[in-house]
This record gives sequence, C-alpha cells and structure tokens, in this order.
Amino acid sequence: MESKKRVTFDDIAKYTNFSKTTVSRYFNKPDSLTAESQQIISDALEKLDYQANKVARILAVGKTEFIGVIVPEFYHRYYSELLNQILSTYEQFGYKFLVFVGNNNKEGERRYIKELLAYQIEGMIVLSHTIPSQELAQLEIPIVAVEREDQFVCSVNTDNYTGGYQAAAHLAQQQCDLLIHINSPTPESKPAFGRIQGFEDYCRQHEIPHQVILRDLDRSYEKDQAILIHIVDDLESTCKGKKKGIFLANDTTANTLLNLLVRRYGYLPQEYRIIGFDNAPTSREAIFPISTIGQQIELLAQEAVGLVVEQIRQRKQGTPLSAAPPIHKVIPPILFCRETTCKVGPTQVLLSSPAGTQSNRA
Amino acid sequence: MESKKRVTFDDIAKYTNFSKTTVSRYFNKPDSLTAESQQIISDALEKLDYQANKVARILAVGKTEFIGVIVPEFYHRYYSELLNQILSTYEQFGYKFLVFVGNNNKEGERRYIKELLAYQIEGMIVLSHTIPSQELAQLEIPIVAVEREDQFVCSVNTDNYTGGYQAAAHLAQQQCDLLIHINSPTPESKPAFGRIQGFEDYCRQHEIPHQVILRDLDRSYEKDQAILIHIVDDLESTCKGKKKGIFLANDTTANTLLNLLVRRYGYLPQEYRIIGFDNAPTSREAIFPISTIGQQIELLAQEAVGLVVEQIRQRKQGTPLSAAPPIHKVIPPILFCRETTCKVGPTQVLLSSPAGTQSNRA
DNA sequence: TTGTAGGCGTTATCAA
DNA sequence: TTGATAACGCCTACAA
Repeated sequence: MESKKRVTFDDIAKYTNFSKTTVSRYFNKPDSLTAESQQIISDALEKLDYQANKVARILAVGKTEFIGVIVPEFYHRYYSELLNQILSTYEQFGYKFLVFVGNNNKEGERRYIKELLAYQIEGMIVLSHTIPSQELAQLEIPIVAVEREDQFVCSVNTDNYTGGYQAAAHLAQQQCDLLIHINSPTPESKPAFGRIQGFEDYCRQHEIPHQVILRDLDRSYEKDQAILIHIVDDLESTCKGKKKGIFLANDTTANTLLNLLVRRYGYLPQEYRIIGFDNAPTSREAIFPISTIGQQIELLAQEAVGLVVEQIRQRKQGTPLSAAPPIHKVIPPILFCRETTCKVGPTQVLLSSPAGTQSNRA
Repeated sequence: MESKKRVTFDDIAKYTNFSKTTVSRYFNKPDSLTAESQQIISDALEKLDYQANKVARILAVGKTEFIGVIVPEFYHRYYSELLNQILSTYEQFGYKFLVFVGNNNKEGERRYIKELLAYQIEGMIVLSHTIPSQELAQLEIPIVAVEREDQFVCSVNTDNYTGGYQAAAHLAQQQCDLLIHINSPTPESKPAFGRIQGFEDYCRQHEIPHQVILRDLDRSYEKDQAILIHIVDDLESTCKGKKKGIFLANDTTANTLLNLLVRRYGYLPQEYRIIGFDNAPTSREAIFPISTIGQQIELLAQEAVGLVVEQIRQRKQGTPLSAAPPIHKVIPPILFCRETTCKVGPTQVLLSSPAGTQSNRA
C-alpha cells in the first residue's frame, strides 16, 4: 500500500518482456499485436494496476483534449445551464473543460487565458463579455463565442432578432395596448442587441405603441428589483388601465418583475403580460411559469463545442488557421407560451390536486 | 503570422546565447541570474513571443496544479453557487479545476474519475453522491467530500444537525402549533441526515407536535410540485387552523412550496411558516424571500479547496498519504430570518417605492 | 553565475 | 509483429 512510484509502460514492458513501444501500441494500434500479446499485456496492466498518464502523451503528441471555458458569472442561471450543457458534451466529444469565472474583470480574464494557453488548451469557448473578439482572435487557437460580441471569432448565437420580434408579436397577439421592452444598455455589437431591434421593428411595422426602457440591470436581485419598482410605479401612473405587454431582456429580470407584481396584486393582473428571454430554469420555476423566448441551450452548447472541435480538427489537418472567415452559427429561438401571457387567468390560479389519496409520515 | 512551431526555451537559448537551463532559471530562480542576463532573456521572451508550456513542466516536475471536481447536477442552485465559489479560489490557491457533471450516474462518474487521474490531478473535490467514500479513498490522491457521505475521506460539511435544530427552534419561536419537516429519504451516512435529526431532537426535547414527511423529491420542479401539492392538500384537511411551521430540506423545495401556497392564497398565510436550507440564491429571489438555514457556501468552498491543497502539500513533503485519519471540517450554519417566517405579514406584502400609488387585490 | 547531461512517460520513426 | 532510438519541452542534479 506504499505510495510507490506510478506504474509506467516501462514497468509493463519489463514485466512482460515486451518493449515499451509494444505496450504503447497495445493502446494505440492494438491490431498490430497478436491476440496473445494483447492478452499478456492486458493481464500485466491489470496485475500492476497501471494508470494512464495523459500528460506524457500530450507532450509526445501535442493534443491535450482540453477546451478552456470562461463563464462571466452565475447570477443568471442561463450561464450555469449553458455550462452544464457544455460540460455534458464530454460524452459526445471527449474534450475536457478547464473552467474559469470571469466576474467581469478584464485583467483577470486575460490572466486566465494566459494560464489556459500555458496548459495547451486546444480551443476555447468564451461566454464572458469583457475581452473584445479582436483580441481573442489573435490567440491563434480555435475560439467560439457564445452570445457575445463575435466579429473576429467564430460564434454560436441565438437568433436574437427573431426572438425580439416574436416576443413583440406574441404580446401583441395578447391584445396588449402598449408594448414595453426593458433591457440593459446594450452595444450593437452584442447579439443580444438584436432583441431590442426585433422588438422595435415589429412594433413599428405593426404600428403598435411601444417603448424601450434601458436601465443598468443584471447586477443583483435586490438592485434589479429597486430599478423595476421605479419602472412599474411609473407605468402605474402613466399607463393606468392600458394592457401592458412587457418583454424583459432575460428570465432573471422577468422573474424579478413578476415577483414584484404578484406581491402587489396577489396574482398577475391581466393588465400586465410578461415574457422573458432564455428559457432558463428560472422561467419554469417562477411563481407563475414565465412565458419566454427560449434559447436552445443544449443545442447552443453542442454547436459551440462542435464548432471548436471541428476547427481543431481542421487545423490538425494543416488547414490554415485564421485563413477562413469566422463561422457564425445561428440557432432559432423557441417561444414558450406559459402563464404570464396566455395559459391561465387569475381566477384559475389555485393549484391543487384532483383528489388526494395521500398519507404522511415516515 | 504563419502557424510556426511554438517558441521553446531552446529558441530563447539560441537567441540569447544562453543555455536553456539558464532560461529555465529565469523563471524558477531568477535571483541566480545577473540583472543583465535577466533583462536579455526578458527581452528575448518578449521578442519571440514566448508562451509558457506547463505540460512539459508537469512532466518534469510532477505537479499539475489540477484539482478535479465532480458536481452532481445543476438543478439545485446550491451546486452552481458552490462550484462558482470553488472556481473562484483560483485567485487564492492557483489551482485549476477540471469539472465534470455526474448526473447521478455511477458508471459515468467512475469514468470521469479515471480520466481525471489520467490527467494527473493532484486532488479531487467531490460533491456528487453516487460513489461511496470507501471507493474514493482508494484513489491514493487527496480527496475532499462536500456535503456527502464522507466516512473514509476528508470532508467539509455544514453542521447540519445544528441547522435542523435551529430551523425547528426558529419555527417554534414563531408560535407554530405543529412543526413539519419535508425531506427526501436520506441515508444516515449523509451529512444532510443531520437536518432531520436536529429537527426531531428539538421537537422531542421541547415536546412540540411534529412530523417528518419523506418523499422522493429533488427530481424536477414539476415533479416536486406535484408531490408538495399532495402534502399540502393533506395538511389542509388534517391540520386546518393550526399554524404550521414547515422546514424544507433545501431552498429549491422551499421555493416550490412557497410558490404553491402563494398561488393558492395570493400571499403566504400566517398559518404557514416556511424555512429552507442552504441560503442558495433561490431563497433570496423567491416571491417572498425565504428564511433559510444558510450554508456558508463561500467558506465551504474555501475550506474544501484549502483542505485539498493542504493535503497535497503534506504529501509532497513525504508525509504518508493515507496514514492520518480523514479530517472532517464542520462549518456552522447561519440563520437567515426573512419574510416566510418573520419579517413581514401578509398585510404588508405590497412592494412599492415610498411615493407609490398602488392598488390592491380584486 | 552559467552549462552539460539526463530524466519525466509517452509516441513516432525507422529497422528488423 | 516487435524493438531501439529519438523526440516532446521542461526541470534537476552536478559541474565548471
């Protein structure tokens, strides 16, 4: 049970009287060994309890199968869910993920990237927003941006414009008199800017009264709540009686708004219709399940990893690195029509089981 | 701009007419070089755009600075927050994290662990529950379990017993007639079992009517909701009029229950007092901020990483590996008294800014 | 202060 | 089908 040195190919070689080359081949080209030899080596590996050392392999072969991931934060569940789905692609692609949280700190993120490069990551998936894609593009490794500024690197994004358009259309369909979009100030370079555009375009094209309210949101629940209270107070005085369709920039904010309204009224008044964005778990788990323009998070993750892997593959084949222009994949959003816009009115709000046959205790 | 071979110490050495040993020393023992030599090498590194290769370093020196992490799932925000805090310790300890999601799949997790070991991780933090600690202990690397069965490995846990005790005490203090604890069936080996024990002990010691309801929770919001509806229906018929203090196993479930009650009543009746566990972000962001027995998540993460790192350090110093018995750190919980038990009654439920002009109900 | 030589554990190349 | 040898890029003696 002593902490002996780790068993290596050399040990296996000596034990079996093969060379370590042959042992190596057992793993990489097993067919080139006789069945007998394979068996012998297999037994030896078992007997000596061999544990693979991929670090040595990396040095020899140059492939780490590491992908670096930089997540901006975990306040929005969108990111934890996206990370979840990214990590889950291990089963599909076999790549491992080195994960950092950016916390909106540009200098920090630069250090993280340096570290990732030092560990010879083969590609990187960037969810954080601080570092411009131009800088990322100079890293000379395959990079895929997800829902962030992506001019100079590959990316996978939801079709935000269509999403914003759909949101407006859906609210309009609910007979709203006034459509409102609440968002943070968003640079045009971010894909999320499309949400604003799509919303506005729909409203203009259909001549629907609307306004876009831009505030410094997405800080914390309490701060967002304070901001939204002001907005709602304002609406209550200026738009009393009008049916307001509110499109929030994300489900987290939508949830905050919903909570606020339900606290005021005990339910969500028909006068307010709410739709969020992302289809983050938040939206399903809200006091009233929130309608949302769903990002296909699992698909986004798969496409993102797939795209990185594809780029890695191409590069490995000698294809020029930055020759081709960046690929931008676009994933369509999906409307989830839930209680904050359609399904249930305030009178059907009660939640109870048909007939209870249930017992207690343990 | 061509994808030339990467620059190595050899290149720097040739360029500067030093040996690569000297270049190596520039990084590891800079004081052993003249200031002048340092400058020369520094310039060369800059000029040739040297990028560190830690893989080679690992092979030479045997230290990866990798810690493997296995998270069970992301349904409970407790885990994403814990992961967040673990990742954030990079700034403090410098260790990088290879992250896998277990998804409650024992075989999968075994494969992940194999992979992690192949990458020469120096230690592992295990949040998932599937693999017994006895098996983990045989891995011959420092392991820290967090809030899971931990008999044979080091661990960091919240003082669950005290937490359960406090929860009961707090509910009792709110003049509840009947205390109820809702949980999943929990093996005694899990730290979380202490929540049940603590709750029951308090109730017995103080002769408070109570019951423990064990159901197969923690699957999904909808499933949990269905289960809770049955439970509430039951309580409504059997305990009508009694003030019920309900202690939920975690904030996620507490949130589900709260939503359900608020949907029935438009507010949280005084007849129901609710307290959760974890102080996951969920609890603050619920329709009514949920009182909770808070786990000090940031501290848990720090202690967990710190403990792994400490073990790594000791091992490096030749101290026997598994000689010492596993260390179990215990972190006290913190009661967060919020609206579901104390702060606000249903009449003060409205949320508006000071000058607010809001209406009530219908 | 600096250099030489060998090793870390694997794979690639060339022979046999 | 197998083996010997030289990488991969860095670090650690030991020497100078």
